[in-house]
Amino acid sequence: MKKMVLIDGNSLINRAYYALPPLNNSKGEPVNAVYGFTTMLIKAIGDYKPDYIAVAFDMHAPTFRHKIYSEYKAGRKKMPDDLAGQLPILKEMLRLMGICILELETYEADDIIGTMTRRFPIQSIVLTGDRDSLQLINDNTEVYLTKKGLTEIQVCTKDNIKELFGYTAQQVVEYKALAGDSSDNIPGVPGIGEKTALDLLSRFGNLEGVYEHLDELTEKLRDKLVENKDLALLSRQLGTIDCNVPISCELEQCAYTFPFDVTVKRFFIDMAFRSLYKKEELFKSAEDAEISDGQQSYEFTKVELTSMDILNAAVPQYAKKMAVYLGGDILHFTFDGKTEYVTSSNYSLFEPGVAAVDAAKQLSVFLKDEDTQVLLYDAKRLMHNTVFSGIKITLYEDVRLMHFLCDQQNDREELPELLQLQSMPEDFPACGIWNMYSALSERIIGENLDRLYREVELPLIEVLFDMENTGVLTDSAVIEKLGNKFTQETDAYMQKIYEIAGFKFNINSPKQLASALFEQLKIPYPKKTKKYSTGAEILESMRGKYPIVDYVLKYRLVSKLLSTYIDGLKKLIDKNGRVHTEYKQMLTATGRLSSVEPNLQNIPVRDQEGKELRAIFIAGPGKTLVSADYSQIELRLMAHFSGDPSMLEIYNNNGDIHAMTASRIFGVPPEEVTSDMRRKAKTVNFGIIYGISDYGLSENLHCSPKEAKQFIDRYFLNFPRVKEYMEKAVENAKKTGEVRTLFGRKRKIPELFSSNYMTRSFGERAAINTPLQGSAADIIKAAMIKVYESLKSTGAKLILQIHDELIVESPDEEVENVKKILVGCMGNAVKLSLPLTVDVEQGKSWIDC
DNA sequence: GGCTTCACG
DNA sequence: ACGTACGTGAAGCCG
Repeated sequence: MKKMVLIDGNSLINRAYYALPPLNNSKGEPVNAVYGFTTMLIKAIGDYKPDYIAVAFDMHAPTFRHKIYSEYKAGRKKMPDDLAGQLPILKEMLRLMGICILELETYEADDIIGTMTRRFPIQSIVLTGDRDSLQLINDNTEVYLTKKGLTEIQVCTKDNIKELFGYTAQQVVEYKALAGDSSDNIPGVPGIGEKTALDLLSRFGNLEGVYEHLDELTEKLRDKLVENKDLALLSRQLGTIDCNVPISCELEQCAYTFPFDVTVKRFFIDMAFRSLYKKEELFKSAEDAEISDGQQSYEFTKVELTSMDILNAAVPQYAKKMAVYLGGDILHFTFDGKTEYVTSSNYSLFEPGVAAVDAAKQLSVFLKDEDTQVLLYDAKRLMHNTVFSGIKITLYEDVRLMHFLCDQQNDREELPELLQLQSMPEDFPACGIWNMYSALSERIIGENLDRLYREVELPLIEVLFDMENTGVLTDSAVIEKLGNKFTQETDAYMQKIYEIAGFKFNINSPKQLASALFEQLKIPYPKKTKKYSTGAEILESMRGKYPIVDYVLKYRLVSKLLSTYIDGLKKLIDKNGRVHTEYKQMLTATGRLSSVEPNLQNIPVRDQEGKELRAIFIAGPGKTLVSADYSQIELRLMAHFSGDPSMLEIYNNNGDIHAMTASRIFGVPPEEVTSDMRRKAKTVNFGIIYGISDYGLSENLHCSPKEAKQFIDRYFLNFPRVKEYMEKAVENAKKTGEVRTLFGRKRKIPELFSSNYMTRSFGERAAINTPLQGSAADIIKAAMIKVYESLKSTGAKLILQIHDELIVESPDEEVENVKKILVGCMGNAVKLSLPLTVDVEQGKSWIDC
């Protein structure tokens, strides 16, 4: 039998809207709901392979049923603006997909859907989030309700509806007559809820049945029913879907084409639906597309070079500007943005040999020419890939970096995808860079990002390249020793756990662990009704009461150290015993760096056992590690930005900020501050940086939100300018939709405009935190550039950056000099209204620092 | 690939 | 009534 999927457009787009965080298309318009709807639609097409699809939308206006209806519905929540704006976008997409849109003035989507299910002798699947539609279920009609997530579906048929909800399809309206439906503003009979309604229906079948047997009911219930009979009848009428609306639609109008046309792909690209436009199987193949498309004439030309001499000949004598792009192992050049020269793959730069070295030499001629402006896309990557050849890239622009500074969100793409997004041909990457450049330079200047780009981010590339290239020396004996120790300990703890439990299971599986602890071993779960979690927070609270929990915690700790920091690290050590992390410069929302493969920014330090791992990282022979870190840089920035006199005074007198904060919020003289008071004050100070909330603070302090709120109130009473600053920061962010750091780095925060409280609050905290975290990142980056320059004469090398800390590998005899350089460069990186304190340490290994 | 857990600043 | 502190990365499980 043929199948038709009928979709309640309003209901589904609503679900999608609330299920997803804000997402914007390339123009910055919100499209999260359209995206969610589309994933559901594509899943439905894939799962049910329907012959027909129609999407129905509400069109309100007062008529009979709806006149009454709208009076009740008037009280319903209005659609948020950022959702309403997505409806036309959704409809445009459906038109491109050739999917039938059904709308009829004065009718709601479910009336149209009801009518369609009764009109054709085929199987209908109603896809909606609205339980109202359950009344449509019959032999030919099933209702698929969206559940929690986006793709989870509850299939409701005439065989299982009673089991699932306690009433039959016919009884849906009877149920509503009695119990009402708050989400639809259907009143029902006051005082009758789910339980009573289901009970009455199971005994008497429907409303008429109930009223015929009033004598069998308790007096109270009978009174309610008698008194509100009109309301019950009205409610039933309100809840009844009209299956006979005058919609003109024949079956064949609901046919659609799948795979989709290329125009749909283009639409997905415009909408930045990355995961969708990458799925080739969703679209007609290229040949089919070409036929329907026709217009395929680029104004670009490609010239393949079989020898570098030809390139030499082809280059204009006075090239002012060139763009270079490395794609795979092929180099692309352009000198005019229209003609692109490519090295052939057998002339690759990366097969060490005569041809490669030759090519590299030729290339370096252009790159060294100081009058030529060289546009690159990800310069650091190119530097790594050509390092063997001795090419020095000294004069360049990094278009990828420019793009990141203008627009963080979009930059996770590789260049070809990015070109697609900008409707440029993806197979002309060097021409793409060329053409992106002019717009980006204007934006960099127009958006006041020029100094950040020229003076910080661009020079930082070489610093990071050098750090990555140098790497960090590791001590294989220490790795071996710790590896053995941790292996032994994990085994021992594992045995112990199995012994106590009396059975084996996978301790690494949170699911199996929860089931073992809370079900099989019947350890009471210490939290109210939330689903089982086996996180350290929970287990820690049970420590000491159940021996097995202690062992699980120990096992977790040690197995983490083993798998992540020993086994994980081993794989990445080079033949000289060094590890070369990669610093991602274009990733974080705040401007921090991120370290990968291996991540050297999260090597343990907080507890003793993990800390030992730092003995792995050592200085070479005749060398010493010197580390320097900023003291509470983010909190100092808060003092600077807010100008709070109390906070500035503490720092200008070189005071212990946490103790002084404690003194103020607990109202005791500084000398009477206990260590516990100081600890609490420290937590409050962290909270300030994070954009404090009473709930968040209470979780961290293990106290009630009420108590936490008192701490916050006391804090703000003592540091009123901090409070003012936080409020201003959020207020300004809401005006512009973005926040800025000390050096002008910007972050867009669309979450500020969400109608969802949680999402919006997140945006507000981010608006407070980003200028602090981001300015700290700006400052240490500026310091790194100075340090890098100053170290050149010393033979010492910068090797690590851990957000507020720099580590240098220095010749023994240069240690004191290096310390001075670090303290000087870091301390004077910027001028603030308070000093930036830098602490230095030295040692043969990281643990000694 | 998403989720959980846990390591860091 | 809701359920969070900000910013990251890696490993392991599971569908």
